[in-house]
Amino acid sequence: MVTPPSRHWLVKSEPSVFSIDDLQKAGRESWDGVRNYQARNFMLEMRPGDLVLFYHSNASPSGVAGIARVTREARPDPTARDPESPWFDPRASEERPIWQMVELEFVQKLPRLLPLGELKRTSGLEGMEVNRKGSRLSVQPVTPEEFRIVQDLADRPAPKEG
DNA sequence: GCCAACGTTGGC
DNA sequence: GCCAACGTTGGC
Repeated sequence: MVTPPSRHWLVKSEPSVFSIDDLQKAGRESWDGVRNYQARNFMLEMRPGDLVLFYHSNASPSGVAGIARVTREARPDPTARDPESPWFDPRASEERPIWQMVELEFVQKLPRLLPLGELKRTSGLEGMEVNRKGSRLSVQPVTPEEFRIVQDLADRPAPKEG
């Protein structure tokens, strides 16, 4: 399948580990520790300037919390070759680093967190990977239209239950 | 904390 | 190459 170059993405992070507030404080952050081939391959497609939805997973509620921007393209993830790192991978070498990381910078915290349940109920977002049951992909492409819809949603008050 | 869904590993 | 077992992710 041929996919057109994407310039919009979604990354997941557990806020108890690293939240949008942490990214704001840090300003920029190396997105290391990704240990999934599909996620790595998407990071290889990332380019500086690409916009990223910052998703809080394993949270209450989980959902899109903010926006980030890619500031550096993929390069070898040094934590893969650091025996002290929780993400150490003994198979990684200088010639064959296996794992990659990008760098992200804080852009904004959304006016309100957009819960997963609301994303699922929003027309136009049916195709989003994060909406699929059992989806575990931590780096995923998002279409420009989906990105825009999510941004617009955050500017509106939360819909009433029902 | 539970557990379904998933990706990876390894025996065969 | 198949697939069961395992460890992990992530919604709830």
